[in-house]
Amino acid sequence: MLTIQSLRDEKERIITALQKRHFDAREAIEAILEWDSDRRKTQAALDETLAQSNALSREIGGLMREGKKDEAEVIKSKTAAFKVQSTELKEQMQALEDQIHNALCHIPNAPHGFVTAGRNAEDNIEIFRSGNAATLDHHKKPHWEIAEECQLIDFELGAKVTGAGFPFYRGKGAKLQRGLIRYFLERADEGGYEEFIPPHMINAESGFGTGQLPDKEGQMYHMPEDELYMIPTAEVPLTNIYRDVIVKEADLPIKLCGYTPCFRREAGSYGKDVRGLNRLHQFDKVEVVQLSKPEASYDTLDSMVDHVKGLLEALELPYRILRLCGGDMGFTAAMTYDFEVWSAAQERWLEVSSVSNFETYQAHRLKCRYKSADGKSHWVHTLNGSALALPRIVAALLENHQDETGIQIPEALAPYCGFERIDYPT
RNA sequence: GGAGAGGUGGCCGAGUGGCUUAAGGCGCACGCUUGGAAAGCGUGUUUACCUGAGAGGGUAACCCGGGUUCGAAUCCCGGUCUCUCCA
Repeated sequence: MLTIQSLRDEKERIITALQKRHFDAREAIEAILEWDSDRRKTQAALDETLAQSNALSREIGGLMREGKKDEAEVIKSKTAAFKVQSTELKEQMQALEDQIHNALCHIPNAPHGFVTAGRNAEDNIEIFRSGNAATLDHHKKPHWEIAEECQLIDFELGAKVTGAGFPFYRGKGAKLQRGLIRYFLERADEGGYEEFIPPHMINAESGFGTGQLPDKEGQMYHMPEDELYMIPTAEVPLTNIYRDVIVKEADLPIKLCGYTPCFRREAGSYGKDVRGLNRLHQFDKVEVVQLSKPEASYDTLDSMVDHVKGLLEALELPYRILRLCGGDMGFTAAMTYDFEVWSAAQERWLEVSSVSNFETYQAHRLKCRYKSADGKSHWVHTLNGSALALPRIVAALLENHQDETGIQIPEALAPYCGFERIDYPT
């Protein structure tokens, strides 16, 4: 979330930036600043009351030690008024702090200066398109047909055992899945990202830290018995490693990666877009996360974009990169690049990666700082990106690399799968 | 699931309800000492907020949350985590 300090210092800039999201923050921010000024006055009064009350207590302590019980009793009688006063002030403080905190939680991150003011996905800016345009003539099977014919993925079996959106992968389909995960992890390893296998469930504190709670509560599977949530992305456990941590400046940038299944309720998604692998409740993803110094974080973002680019190049998939407009960006991001692969059979773009810089927005919620040489602490910048999300990559591989007799696995990937082709049944 | 023990600063570790934000040690930083190093000596070494031009001053925090008390690291209740034993 945004800090009070930043609202005090650059109120107008933040209001203007938030307008790119079509989020009118003026009223909320002015209210917050008002409450904050009350809060400071209240704290000054409270501190003063407690100081006086502490002084009396010390005096009583001294008298008791000297055995002057009667004098102590006299002073004791004076403390009651301070106690009443401090209790009241504490309640006021708490109320103001809660009010401020709640209001701050509902203000999204201020977009970076380069982000444009569009309203939705149509206003995103294409900043790159790969050269390898896919051409498919009469062999144009969508991936769900291929997956069924070749017995790679069984959607119906998943629907029986669990529900729609929880497919089984089998045979070469499962091996392709495993190969991709390993391939992505090896590339991340080469890129200097330390691999983690994190828990697949998280507590509410972690959900708050990365910004899934309270705003996107409905998107996560929740187990109220244990107050745990299924992770919607490895971003949550990986980034929360650094919750309540002060890192050493020399340790930055910190680079983490991890493969996890991701669980999303996808409430309200129906129809054509959810066919096959296009939208699932459980899917696999390799995620990369970085903690960076503020001055370096946009270079870091570029390097993460390059990393994802390298993966898509190696998989020989036609893709484009979009810089999201204000209206299409996630709540917590300051800048986001989406990667989309072209599905020749479906004739549409499929989002396979989202790479974002959150600047200090998550760091504030996480309380993650670093200490510089002069001993001062500063908020880190957090970033993350999918590298990559599997289902749509699988869809694009099956659809774009199909020919008369089957699917050709890209050269870079084949060693990880253990086969070079998936042949159609004869 | 049951029984017990425990959670104190970067780390180890002491702590009798008041003189304890916290002894002592280690580590770290700076200085002195030295030809140089080690040892030794000295000084410093948490975080957040409020206040102040600054020096500084104030408040809070000893796993978390409540409570008792003029006053809680210390006493009481609840939670949580770790360890040991049992199932």
